Amino acid sequence: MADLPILQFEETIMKAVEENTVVVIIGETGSGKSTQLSQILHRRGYTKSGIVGVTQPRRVAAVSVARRVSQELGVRLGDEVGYAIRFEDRTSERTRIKYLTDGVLLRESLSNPELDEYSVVILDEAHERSLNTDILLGLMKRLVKRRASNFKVLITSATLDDEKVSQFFSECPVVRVPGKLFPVEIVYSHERPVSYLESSLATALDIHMKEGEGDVLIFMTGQDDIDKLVSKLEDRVRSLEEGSCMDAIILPLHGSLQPEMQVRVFGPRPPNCRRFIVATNIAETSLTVDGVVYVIDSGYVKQRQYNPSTGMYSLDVVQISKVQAHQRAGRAGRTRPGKCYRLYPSAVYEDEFLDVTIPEIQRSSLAGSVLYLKSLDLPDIDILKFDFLDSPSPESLQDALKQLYLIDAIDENGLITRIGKTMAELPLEPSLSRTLMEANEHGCLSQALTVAAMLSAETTLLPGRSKNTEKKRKHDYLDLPDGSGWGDHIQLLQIYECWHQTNYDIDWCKDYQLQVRGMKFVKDVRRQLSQIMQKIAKGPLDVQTSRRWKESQQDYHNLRRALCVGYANQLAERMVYHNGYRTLGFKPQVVQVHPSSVLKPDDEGKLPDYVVYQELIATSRPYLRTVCAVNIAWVTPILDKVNKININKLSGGIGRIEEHTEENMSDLPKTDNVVAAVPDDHESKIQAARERFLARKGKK
DNA sequence: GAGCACTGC
Repeated sequence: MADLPILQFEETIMKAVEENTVVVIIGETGSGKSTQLSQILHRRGYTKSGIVGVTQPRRVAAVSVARRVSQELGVRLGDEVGYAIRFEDRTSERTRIKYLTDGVLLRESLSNPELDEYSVVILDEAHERSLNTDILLGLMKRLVKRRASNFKVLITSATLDDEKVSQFFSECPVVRVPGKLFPVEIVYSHERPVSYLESSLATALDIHMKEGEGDVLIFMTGQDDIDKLVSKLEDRVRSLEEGSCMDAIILPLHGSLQPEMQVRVFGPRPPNCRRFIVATNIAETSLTVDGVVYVIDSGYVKQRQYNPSTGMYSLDVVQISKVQAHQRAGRAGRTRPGKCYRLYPSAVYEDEFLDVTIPEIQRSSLAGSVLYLKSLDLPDIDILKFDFLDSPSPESLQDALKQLYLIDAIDENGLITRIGKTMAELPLEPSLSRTLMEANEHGCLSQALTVAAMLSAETTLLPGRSKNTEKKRKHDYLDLPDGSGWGDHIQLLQIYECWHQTNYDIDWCKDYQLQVRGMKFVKDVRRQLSQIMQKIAKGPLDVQTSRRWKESQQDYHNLRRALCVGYANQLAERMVYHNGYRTLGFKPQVVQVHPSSVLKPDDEGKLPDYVVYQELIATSRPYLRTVCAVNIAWVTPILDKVNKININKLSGGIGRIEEHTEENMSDLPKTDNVVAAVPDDHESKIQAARERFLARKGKK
């Protein structure tokens, strides 16, 4: 601890903090910023007037850093040093240093917008630019003006991005702290690879034959490629084994792996052995593998992005940014000098890579964030003019306003309604919050709570793809409830009610190949949502889980109607002659129900005329994922409302944009309007690169 | 009849 670089900069940092309200700290990996900044401030008396809060983008980081700081200070975790993450608040009245996820701090500022109890807020890992961090950056900018006398903000960022952050906070000072990384030699390819999978394989084998001890970390874009490379490596390494003096272990590493499998990567390595870890970008930030000396960087990442004109998400393989390339290379220099093999020429890196990753706020639907900001009810806040470090496009903001209007969260003038105010209290996306409120009015809250909780964890519930699981399963999927013909939301409800009937039996989950961790998470979420609903709704509520879905032939009429009200912005109408659907409310898209849906055609071979959907996502084709049949009688009033939308009025009469031309109606994400309004060399370079990227996408 | 990168309240 004593040799952490940041401690040599204590005086510099404290001078900057004393003379300024906001300070940017640039600290590379190993500088000790996450554990030491809070302790320095503590030593210098900043915890006397309030709490020093440190935000982290991830839960595990908040917990592990808090634990280490409490050890270093020799106090019990939860006393002077504590943490707060969802479902777990380990703080007390004595807590002076508090680690928390940025999502938790946003929740706190909902009930206490001035954040009175904090004397300092440190936004750690701000360069990752998570949606929540970006919202917090905007809120902090406003807050430091109001609480200038007794409030400090520290922001940690990466080297390539610090000037912009400093400019955002009125040219606040930047303190640079060196990291403790070892030098990493960068090796570029001479030309672009024909197949980055084959290039990764060749490079990995080359390292194994020619280089000294040390593990190899290979960045791939997805599970399919990981599996392919793992099996190819196993074949090839075995045939090489006689020529090599080292054994090889090949390990996949991605988010869909059970945590127990992920842990294998972190165990002790057998002697005279080299591990190949084939990973997604989970290994970029979330997980750190010790012993890595060689990194193979394909230069690509799979990224999710949102198109506000169609309401559609897509998952695309895109080039990484320079910041990401730097981060990946850094993974090779943690324990000793390393090497990073970039499977692309240096000219490609220089000319094509964006300097920084496009922030999440420019790649997501903003309905939830806009509702959150509106609910803060700050007198001087105007959403379309909210001061973001990087503004979302006007289209994206207007899309959010339109969605919120359709579900009654804001009125026709863009002002938050009482319904909207209550919705914002719920840690759910607006569609589900609205569904809960409607369900509460119509006596089906307990069912809606279950659906909302199941959807909060849906991706981690169903079994991961694996060839061996088929045989082990005692029951077929047919034994699981099937949604009684109404669709996936109803199926999720029925599954949970079955589990409830078994008194939450873990073995039942295992028999049905439902992920135990996921189901437990659902139970936690459901409990949390019930508590919040009981607090914010007046009078007693029925939140008990029903035990008898099987005995009654119910049609879930009220629940489906509540879903229709909540998902008024995610409606689709079946085409007349086939089972394709046309989305309503957005620029119409022809889409299919995802094959994984339980919704099946009736005796006449037809799907329901109208459905609401949880997600519209383009993978190989555009699909509706997680759908529920609804009645036309519920849809008609919504369509009337859609037709009457006056976006100009919704935006408060400002930020009006010109009518769309044919050209503007393309399917490509539009993120450049705001950027174009701020002529600036750095920005225009980003925009140019983005346009190249979009042009490439357009071709395929 | 196809498949999903990663987080978080």
